[in-house]
Amino acid sequence: MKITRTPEADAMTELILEIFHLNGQLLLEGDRLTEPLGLTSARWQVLGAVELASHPMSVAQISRRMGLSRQAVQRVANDLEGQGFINFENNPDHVRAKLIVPTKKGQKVLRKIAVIQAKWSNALAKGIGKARLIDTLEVLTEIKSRCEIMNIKPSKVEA
Amino acid sequence: MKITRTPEADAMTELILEIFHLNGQLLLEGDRLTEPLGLTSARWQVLGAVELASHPMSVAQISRRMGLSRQAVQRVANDLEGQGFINFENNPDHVRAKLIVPTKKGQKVLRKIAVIQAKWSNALAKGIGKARLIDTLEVLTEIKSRCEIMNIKPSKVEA
DNA sequence: TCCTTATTGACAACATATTGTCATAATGAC
DNA sequence: GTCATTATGACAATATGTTGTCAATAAGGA
Repeated sequence: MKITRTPEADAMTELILEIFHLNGQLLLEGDRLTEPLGLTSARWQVLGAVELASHPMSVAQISRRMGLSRQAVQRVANDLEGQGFINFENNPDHVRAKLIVPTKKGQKVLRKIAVIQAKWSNALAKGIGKARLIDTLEVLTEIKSRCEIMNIKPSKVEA
Repeated sequence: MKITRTPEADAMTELILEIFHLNGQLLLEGDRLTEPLGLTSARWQVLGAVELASHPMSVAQISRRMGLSRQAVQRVANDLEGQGFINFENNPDHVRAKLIVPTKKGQKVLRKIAVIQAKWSNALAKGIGKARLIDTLEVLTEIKSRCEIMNIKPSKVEA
């Protein structure tokens, strides 16, 4: 059976390979920027998600927001607690699901990393054009959304 | 020290988080598509890189083309050999750097996956517009290129 | 209320990727 | 040709992520 890709699908395929490359480069950049502060890309992302939340959230809540598995975030969060960047505080609404709260140390490192990230992203984005970046974001969001729809398991659909 | 992000940098930051999300979704899709054939996203990518090359290449060559570490590709290639999808053949130009060659089994699975990927990418890309996909690719390539420049270690520069 | 189901964190197994070290092979400067 | 440097694969340690299982907790419906 001969199946040919549309010109769009050819472009999509190239784009996907580029996303894999860029993902790797961005993780390297994240490691490079946060290494002096004792963080890594993964830990920074979790700590940042904690910071962005308007109220303290549990591991499971953070994982859903980040699009990672619950266990991946759990392990990183445990690491962050071990490093003294966050505490698990009792949740009045749930005995098991403790709430993640940054420590003083965690807040301090977040302020430092905010400065570093601002300088870095200013330099990285300079001259590309806000409109082009937003267009790009929209295309990627559309692709992600289509993937999510395709990936829904039948069991989930019935449920 | 107060540092503010430009509007462009805000858009860039959003875009980066979306790239992380999408990368995860695409890996899930790759696993889903290749699972019936005994492959995974990582193994598919390496096997596909082998296929795309105009002549047999070594692990180190594949790794540079893919933008992954040499050792990551080495381990996956060893897995592929263990599964009988590739063979390491003697390289007349280099004793240690064996050349990766797909087996009959590997070629067969590559033909099957090509059909699956074509259908999948046709559906995924439909209606987005080739021009938009190409624009998106260009932006991501520009960002990757800037990351690579920023990430070059001084030792590498001097060398 | 009671019972079924879903959520949550702990634990474990595994896949994927980086980094570092080592010994050997290839390359290049002189 | 010699010798320092680079490239390569093997091996190991570690970081990051998924999946599966389990027990305890929460939530919701009959």
